[in-house]
Amino acid sequence: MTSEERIKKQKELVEIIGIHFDKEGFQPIAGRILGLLMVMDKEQYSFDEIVEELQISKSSASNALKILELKNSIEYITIPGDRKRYFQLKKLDVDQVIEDHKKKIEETLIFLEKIISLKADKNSSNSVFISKMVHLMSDMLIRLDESKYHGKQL
Amino acid sequence: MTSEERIKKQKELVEIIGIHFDKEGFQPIAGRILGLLMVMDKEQYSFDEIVEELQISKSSASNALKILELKNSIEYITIPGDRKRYFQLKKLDVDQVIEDHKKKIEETLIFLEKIISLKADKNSSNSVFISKMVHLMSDMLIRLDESKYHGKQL
DNA sequence: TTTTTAGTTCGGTTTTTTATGAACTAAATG
DNA sequence: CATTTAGTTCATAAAAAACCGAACTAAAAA
Repeated sequence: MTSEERIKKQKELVEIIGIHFDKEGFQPIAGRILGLLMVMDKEQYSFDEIVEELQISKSSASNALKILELKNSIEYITIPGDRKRYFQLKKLDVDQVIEDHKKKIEETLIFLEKIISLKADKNSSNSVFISKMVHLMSDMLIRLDESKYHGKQL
Repeated sequence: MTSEERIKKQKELVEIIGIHFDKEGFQPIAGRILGLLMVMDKEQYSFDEIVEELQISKSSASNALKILELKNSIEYITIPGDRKRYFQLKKLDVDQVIEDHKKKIEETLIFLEKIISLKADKNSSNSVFISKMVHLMSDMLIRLDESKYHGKQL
């Protein structure tokens, strides 16, 4: 595959990933910026490069970058003697990713347990089902800790 | 806690859960219907009861119910000699829930691997990071199978 | 001090989503 | 066959989200 072919395919993938993150609740432009920073070989993009590459307005870029920083997905570096900020994918460590995932599960567990606590009949069909889900999710939390430990061994 | 107190707290929880599913990408009314079917002691609601309970239009109910069925979150039963449909929470089995979760992870893995395959430098900072994520997610897939097996033992 | 650079903020427009009521349908009932 | 019931569909109103350009700001450069 030639370099141009690869770049063409990468740019197509940026769009696909944009749509993916769009479905995950990111706004379209934020999704495409994230796609850009994940896919392309270039790893740092200045504000203007992003604006240029994705053909978006400066205000849209400014907003989307703010959101992505807030969501802990990107960060920027600066270079001495250069006023620009260079944005890059934030490389979270595996532990952090696992902890974030655990947190989400824990939040869901809290309201599932709240539902059960308010049930008149703890043996009703729904109660039993929700209890099963609580067990499953608790089990997943334990296994996530194992993944964390496992990761350290590598 | 008296019965009325519980019902009051349950109705509050329906709203909270509605907001939760809203954030998960469900439309507001669909989230509240799902909350209703999860939280209340009553386990089957007719179309009109849902309309009445949540104070929504019939068309909104019709649409949201269609979406929830499509997402495999609810189902309905019928009673001989009664034309109405009674909607209830769909009680998926644990295996199914795990499989669904695995499928999502697998979809993400596919595009992460696609990103790596298109990288000019497999040792670049982003390549290494994305590879780490691929490993983590693959590890999670294995552990999800363990959860499945574990669930059977109970 | 003036100008340039690197963005940010604001106001408004476009687009999308959500929700509604009214008209409609298909099956069951009388 | 006429009516009622249990919803569905459609056109549209209302609200929210996304996006843009123009004006603005703060820091650096000239």
